[in-house]
Amino acid sequence: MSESNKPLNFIAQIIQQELAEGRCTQVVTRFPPEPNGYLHIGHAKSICLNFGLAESFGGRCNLRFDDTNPAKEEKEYVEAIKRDVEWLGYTWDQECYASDYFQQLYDWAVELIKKGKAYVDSQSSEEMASQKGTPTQAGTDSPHRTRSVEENLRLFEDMKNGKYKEGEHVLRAKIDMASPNMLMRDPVMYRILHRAHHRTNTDWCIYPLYDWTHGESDYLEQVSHSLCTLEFLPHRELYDWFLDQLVSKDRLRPKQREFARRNLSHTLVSKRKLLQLVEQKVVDGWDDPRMPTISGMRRRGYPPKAIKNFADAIGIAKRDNVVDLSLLEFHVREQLNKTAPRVMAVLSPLKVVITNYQEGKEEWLEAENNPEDESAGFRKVPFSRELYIEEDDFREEANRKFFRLKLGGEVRLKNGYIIKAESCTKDSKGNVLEVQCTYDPKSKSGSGTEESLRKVKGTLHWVSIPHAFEAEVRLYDRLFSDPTPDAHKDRDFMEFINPDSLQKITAFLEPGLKEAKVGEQFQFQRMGYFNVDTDSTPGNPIFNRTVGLRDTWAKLDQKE
RNA sequence: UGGCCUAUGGUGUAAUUGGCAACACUACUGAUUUUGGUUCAGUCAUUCUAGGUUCGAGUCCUAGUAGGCCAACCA
Repeated sequence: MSESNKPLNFIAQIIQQELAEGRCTQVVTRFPPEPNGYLHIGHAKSICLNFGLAESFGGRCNLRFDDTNPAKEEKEYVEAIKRDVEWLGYTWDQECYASDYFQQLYDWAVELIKKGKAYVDSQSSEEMASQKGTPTQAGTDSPHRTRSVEENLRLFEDMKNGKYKEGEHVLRAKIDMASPNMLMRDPVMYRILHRAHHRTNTDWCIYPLYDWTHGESDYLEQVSHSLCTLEFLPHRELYDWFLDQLVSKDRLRPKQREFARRNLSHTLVSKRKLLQLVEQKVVDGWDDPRMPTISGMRRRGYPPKAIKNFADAIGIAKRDNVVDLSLLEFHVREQLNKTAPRVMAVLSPLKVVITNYQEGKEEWLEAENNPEDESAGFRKVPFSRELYIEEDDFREEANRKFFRLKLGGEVRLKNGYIIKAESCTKDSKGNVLEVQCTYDPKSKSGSGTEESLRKVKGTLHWVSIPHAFEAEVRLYDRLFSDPTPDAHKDRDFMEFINPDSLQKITAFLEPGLKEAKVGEQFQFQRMGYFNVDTDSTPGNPIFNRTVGLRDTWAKLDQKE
């Protein structure tokens, strides 16, 4: 691969070293989502990391659903997650479910009880919390901590057999109520939950908790490197303690490694807050193109390769970070620039009449589909006496920096002729309604004449009015105006919602676009990249702005 | 206040493990351009602070400072 000489991130370095030292012979990773919601850009990073690492070391990566909480999980999410991972272009080795290990986990728990390493506690969660102590103060032992093995076994079995109500008992690991690590103060391993599970239905009424599931699942799947975000770092001690109780020396012992979660500017990723946006109809649903969900980015038109390259570019480390959205947008443009056919679309029309162009005449001009890709070929676009150009592309008068059309000035119509603005008509408020131009018949693009080779500073896109095709275009912008909308202590993230994050307009497009199919992507020249939204119907495409083009003029203009 | 983690341009990561601080994005110049796009060339750093070790420190030592994480029968 061309990336072989790229410096390794710290996790890849660890893997390389452990491979060399023989701790493991093959790299096995896993992507372990809980099926309780939709995947977002943060998950995408984790997917790229886990699958990417396995790929580059010739190993494999499992997709594992961490489904130990039936109160929150649904099959619908399992399907959505699989769709998103596939869309990113990854193929998992095994499709696993923590729920497949419930029996094994139960058996191991019984063993722990027999070894005196776990006990049934019968206090309320409030009582247990009050005994937990604080980070600076040791906890106190539960009165049930000294129950006999026999009593614990009987109670645990009765828990499993549904003899108790929720909250009556829990199974706890017997570790150390004075540990400086709060997680080691006799953590709960099982709770009673009389709930149907999306896969095991009512087979179980006790469910294992995260800590008593994750490492064990890793062990059962013989995962060599269990990667997670930094907030799980304190869990590592417990992860190892549980494994200590059950690993056999001849099998691979998984290791947990932590990396810092990536924060993307101008967005947030908290499930609760995203849900709020959906419920309060700030957005159109979980796959709204403004959402940071994978399904939202897909609908927005972000290519999977762009997301992968982005994930790769931001790297991996252990410090707090906020990655600028513009880096993601750069990778989106980088992909689309190579692949998206160029077309002409006028988003905000201004009528131009070419007074010396014969009335009723039409010409079909040759237009290049993609200057970045010769194999993309050419197409024909209709030209006539009456055209639309972009409102912003005309000013009655302007300084030298304005390369576009102004009275007495010349400009080239892309793929067409050089025109000169002679006059304009305005309404009573002074708004320009129409621009009258003359054209140079000899300046036709590609004709090879001296006039056609003449340089004019500006080139405008345009659409022939009689041929134009009207379509709905949705102009999306960032959802939040603040780089870190949910990092303000005294201000709610809802205050930072960008009121202009969506603008629906009717645009005028070259006629060929009428046949555009859902998912197809285009560059509207000088405007941005657009894709056909899933709301479209045949013959009535709706276009989403995926991302604008870099616009140095907009910046220049703003400074004035 | 206990334990743990972290600190390198505006942003995100590198630095052959003690040897000229590099890459990408952003921003700004300029060139090219029938997209103010693309492409090309260039500009932007007292490596958190203060001491110390060393011929030599982003890297090692000491003391600070700042930020983050940890007390769910969530994951």
